[in-house]
Amino acid sequence: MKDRNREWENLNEQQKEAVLDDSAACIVNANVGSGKTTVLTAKIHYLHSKCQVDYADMVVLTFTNKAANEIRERLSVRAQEVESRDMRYFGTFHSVALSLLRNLLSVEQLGYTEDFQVIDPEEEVELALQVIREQKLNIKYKNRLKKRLEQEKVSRCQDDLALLRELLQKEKIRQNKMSFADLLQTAAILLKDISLRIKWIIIDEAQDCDRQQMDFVNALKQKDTRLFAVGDPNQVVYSWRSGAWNVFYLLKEQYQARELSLPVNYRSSSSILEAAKRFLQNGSQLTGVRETGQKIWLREQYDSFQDACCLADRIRELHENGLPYSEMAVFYRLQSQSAVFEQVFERNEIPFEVSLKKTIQDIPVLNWLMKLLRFSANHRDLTSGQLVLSHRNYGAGLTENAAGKLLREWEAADKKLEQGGGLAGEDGRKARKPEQGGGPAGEDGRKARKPEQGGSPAGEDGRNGRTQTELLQKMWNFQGYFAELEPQNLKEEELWNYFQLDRHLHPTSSAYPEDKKLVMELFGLLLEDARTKQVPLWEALTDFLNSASLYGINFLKTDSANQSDTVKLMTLHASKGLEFSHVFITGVNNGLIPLQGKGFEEEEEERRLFFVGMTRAKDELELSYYTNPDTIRTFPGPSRFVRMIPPGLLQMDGDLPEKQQEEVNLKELKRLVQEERKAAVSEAAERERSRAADGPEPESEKQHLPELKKATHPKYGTGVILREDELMVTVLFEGYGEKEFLKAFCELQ
DNA sequence: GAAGCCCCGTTTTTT
DNA sequence: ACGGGGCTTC
Repeated sequence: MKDRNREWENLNEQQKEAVLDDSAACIVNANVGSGKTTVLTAKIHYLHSKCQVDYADMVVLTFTNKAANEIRERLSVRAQEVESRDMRYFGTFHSVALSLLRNLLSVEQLGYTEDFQVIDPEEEVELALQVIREQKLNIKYKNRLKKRLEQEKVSRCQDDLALLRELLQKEKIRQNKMSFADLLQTAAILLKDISLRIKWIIIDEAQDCDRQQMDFVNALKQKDTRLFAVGDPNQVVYSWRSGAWNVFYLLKEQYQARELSLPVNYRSSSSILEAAKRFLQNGSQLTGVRETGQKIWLREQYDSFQDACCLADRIRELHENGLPYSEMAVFYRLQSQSAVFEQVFERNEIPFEVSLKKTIQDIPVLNWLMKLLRFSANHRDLTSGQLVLSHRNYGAGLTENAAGKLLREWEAADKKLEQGGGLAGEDGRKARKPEQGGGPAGEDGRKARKPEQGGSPAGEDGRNGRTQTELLQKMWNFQGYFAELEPQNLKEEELWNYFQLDRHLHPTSSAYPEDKKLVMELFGLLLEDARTKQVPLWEALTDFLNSASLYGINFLKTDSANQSDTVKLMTLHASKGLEFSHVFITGVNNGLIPLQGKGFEEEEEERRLFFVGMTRAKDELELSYYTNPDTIRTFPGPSRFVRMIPPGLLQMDGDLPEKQQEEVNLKELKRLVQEERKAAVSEAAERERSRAADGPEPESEKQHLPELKKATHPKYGTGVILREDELMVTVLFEGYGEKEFLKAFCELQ
């Protein structure tokens, strides 16, 4: 047992130092592939088994659920005695905040009740739009409302944005809802009042922390709490989400943190690592331990279609040589670039998986259904209720205003009823419980009441009137109806029938079979959730809705489950944190990689992004660029990033897909060379003229022009030097065009 | 209300 | 480079 618990002794020196570090605050600069998660889990394990720190006295914060799960899993493997309830404060910033708010903090102080709902950003925008409509606020640029609300600074533009912020905050409290930001903020506020005896705070991917997250950490931290953060400033690729700021610097300043680093990369071959190093920012120390490996393949392609065809062949070839599909990945800059690869791979029968953020919100029927459930779970959630009733496909044919009015009437009637005591519950048809439910039927007046229908003006709407109020009534009575039902006896069909979904999902429409399937699947997940947790459906629903916001719902599970050995297609951003034996980065053209940007800072982020992409590769990396790009704002030819890679590390004489293609390219190359020559001649003439006019020209230009220096390259033959500085030489070769060389690397004469 | 001008976003995405 | 939206001007 003891021996198994001393695993940290197998780490390298720097890793060990980080694990054993006992400073009040420590920040570890963990380079790419240097065993960041290993150190993190080893540290947690060390603290527990060697320093007798309970897991419950540690807060371990990650950005994604995936990362949190990985840490938890690795710990369970290391130490069998760990139970998940010990790790109650292991999770994303938001999930830890949520569990604190649910279990320890008194949210009542801020006007919430303890069963508050978590809403995702889209729902928050919907809520904001509703407030704007109802309060008749003057808000400009509604299409960018989300971004405008996020921004902390006061807008220059003259509208009611500040007022909206205020009213939105009040409305969220009224409806008992917290946005993601509210989770962190309210937790930070309420933490000030209590004394949580947290001994260690451990942060993963600290470079991605934003203001709110740092405030939350600050609120968690007490005088004797130790802070251990791990991150890599060279992997900042999401700075556009928060204001770009240096967390490392901030942590050092604020807590006088000790700074350590993990410089050894265990992942990539040294060719790949050497090339990637050119994209490091501040001369970070990064060393490899692996063999040289293959050179980086650089391929010229006519366009993305040619590229996809070529990759399909290449992937098949690699697979035939024994490399599993799952060890290969194709990266691109934009989501829209995936389409060509999907089509071509499909046709070539190459199994693949595209990583895309498909959520239930993208499926209209489920989006509607979730709102229906939200309102059923929380009658104060007028926004959801309104959208359910006024939905143009599945709704009850009400306008937004009419729905809002109706809901407010029900709410008012409800309040009256609450004061006057329950006189409802006797309406068997609408609020009865199923036979096998057993419990004392319908008498839970407080929950299953029904306001009197007579006074409702919406009822005048004849034919639709009944449907409207029936759907509303179903949502309203849901809690009472299902309150004490054990989920074991429940079937998806009962939920379907309860809400009379046949009526709302239009059995005659072509989408109906698919819609019904999806709805049943979602009900299935909800019931399964309730069954595993062994709680009544009612209780399970609130949890289910919150975790749907915070963790998403795995709907595409079935798609990926039937094939596990697949090539992964994803954006460079999505590749962060992953590794593959063989990586293809496509569309390495100016305008795409780096993406057409404005400022210098944005280009630095693009450089880090490319760095992240390259360093995903363990053994082989292949880059491709287009001569006739089909993406907008993309320039033909290799990206300037390609030129930052030492030519000695590149394998360029790629096999062009077809001979014909080769001829086209040669022709084009010749034309380009000729044009360049013409331009050079006319430029020379221009300078000659201006020199004659302005007198003697500066020294540098004089050297440059009269006679072009020549250079000889073992492969390209003899050419003329066009440009030269202390680092690079640009030479024009007959038949090859312009080539740039790093002086230190090339064998030029 | 049409015409012209200015500003901004366009891309990446987790919770 | 282009389009949407807001604002000013006539």
